[in-house]
Amino acid sequence: MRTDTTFKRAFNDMIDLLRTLDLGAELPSENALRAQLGVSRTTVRKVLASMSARGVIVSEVHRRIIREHPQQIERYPKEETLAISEQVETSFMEWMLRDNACPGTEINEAELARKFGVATTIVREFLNRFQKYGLIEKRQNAGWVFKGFTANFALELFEIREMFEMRSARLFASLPDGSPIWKQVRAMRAAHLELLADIDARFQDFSELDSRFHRLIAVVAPNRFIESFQDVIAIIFHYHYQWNKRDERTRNEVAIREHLALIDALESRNIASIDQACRAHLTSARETLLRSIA
Amino acid sequence: MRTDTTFKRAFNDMIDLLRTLDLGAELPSENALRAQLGVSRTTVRKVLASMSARGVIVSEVHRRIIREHPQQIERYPKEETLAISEQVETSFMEWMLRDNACPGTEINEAELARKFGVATTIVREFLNRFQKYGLIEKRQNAGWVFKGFTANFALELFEIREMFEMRSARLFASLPDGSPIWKQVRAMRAAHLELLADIDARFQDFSELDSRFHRLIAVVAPNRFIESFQDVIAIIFHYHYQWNKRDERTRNEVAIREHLALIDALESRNIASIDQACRAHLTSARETLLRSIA
DNA sequence: CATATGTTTCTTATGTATAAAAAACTGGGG
DNA sequence: CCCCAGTTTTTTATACATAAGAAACATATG
Repeated sequence: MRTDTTFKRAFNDMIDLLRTLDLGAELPSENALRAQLGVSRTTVRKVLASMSARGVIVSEVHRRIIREHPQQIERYPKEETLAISEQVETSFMEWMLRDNACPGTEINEAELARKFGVATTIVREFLNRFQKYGLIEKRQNAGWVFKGFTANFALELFEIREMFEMRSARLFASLPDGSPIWKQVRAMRAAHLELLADIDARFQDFSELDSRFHRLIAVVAPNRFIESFQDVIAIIFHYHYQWNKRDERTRNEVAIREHLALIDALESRNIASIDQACRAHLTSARETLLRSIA
Repeated sequence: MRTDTTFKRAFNDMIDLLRTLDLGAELPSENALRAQLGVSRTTVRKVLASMSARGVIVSEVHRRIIREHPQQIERYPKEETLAISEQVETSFMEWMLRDNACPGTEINEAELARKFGVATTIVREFLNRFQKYGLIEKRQNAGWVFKGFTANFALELFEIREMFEMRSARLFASLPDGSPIWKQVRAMRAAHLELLADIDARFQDFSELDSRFHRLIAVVAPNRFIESFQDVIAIIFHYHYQWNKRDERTRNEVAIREHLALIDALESRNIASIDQACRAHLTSARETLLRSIA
């Protein structure tokens, strides 16, 4: 019943790993591979067995030799490496954002399960987790209601975001010189400059950098509720802008410049500059989102 | 498979409802009852059938007559009116707070299901929902980790709480005179004074009043994320203080006086007073919680 | 005896089943 | 026609089943 996505992901990762080793070399122990691939030894053994069966490696007593470098072609496709619960997330977001579901739409577990081709249990579990994003609401003994990806949603989201982010950004002013965070900030600036230099080709990489940047700011004073809220922001932006490409390049370039300004402000340790740069960026991000919703 | 807790709750409610009507009177229509009891007509009919079978009411064509007032004794016990998922919440909180689970404890879905005597599905669903309270964390393809009801948890909780509550409280300063919220504030003060007058007997009623008070403050400018966070606070306080009765009476009396001070400040519309009263209460509440954790 | 592999046991992810509850449909008065 | 009660259909809450994966245990080998 359970899908073997873990195995397939590990298998793909193992292909990459084998290509870094020489032909005829001896493979690391099962335990070492387990640590490297981040799965259990059970799965490692399954991958090794599969590699043996394909003749990629030769199993001798107490060691395994690489016989040939596996072909990229043999990788399992991306979809097959995603757990059903992850696929459901995508399906749901697609339903919501692409099909432009109306505020107030009733969500029917059974119907979604049929539409997505998965068991009701999975849909139910997904909806329960998804509840925290503030877009759906449960009604006792009945289904769920989709509250809508509306301007109001964006405003409420940004109100919290501003509180959280201003709070973290301000803390940089009193962050000691010796803090290792400053190094990360410098690396972050470099990453931004790099992306900016090649913006025409790589503007789609911004989404991930954005998320990393905002998480870095929050790291000065860890708070689980703030971190959890950043998941909300990340997922909303990730999916929304994935289906909404208008002005993508410009939008991202503007955001990068705002980030750079904020980094400068952080490094200046001047509260007023930090406040100003932070608020400027958040305001601009909010307006961009609002425009794209309207 | 599904339990009939909805029916039992509706049955109990119907007993209360029947006692407000005269013997020999005609019952409202099924539809009217449905609205009053907050359940589906299907359940109403089941309750009516059950009442008929017990001879409490007589079903004639197109109407039903009350034959006798049902005895309190016939009510279903409280436990049987709680959905399994609600019972699991209690069981889990009890495990966590009463058994004093250590930070880092691994939570095993299967084991909990056995311990609580419910299906794994239910435990899993509960844990997924409970995740948002920041006390547990999921590990891929493995179980959950209990992060501990620690001082750190309390501090992070109160950091957010302070941001949210100060934000709402301040908004009262610019709330127009005509706003219906002022009436609710006055009613809230009355409720506090009433409880204070009878504090020795009713100090246990504070928990619920506390939650209502803080929700009222947030209502000035609704934000779904703030509301959701109030669920976190409510559930944590509800269960924590349910198993931790030290100084309960004093603690609650102090809080009531702080609430009253805050109400005065809100009505004064003076930002500085509001800030001060709000912060004073939150600080005191935080210290109380911290003391009870240590 | 420490580490690696082979084996067994337990847990999680996901599907299916079903009673309870909700919702939709239907025919009949007022 | 609108509301009401009877009936049928659909959905939800919960239990259970099972393959995949993790963890624990056992054995072997240097």
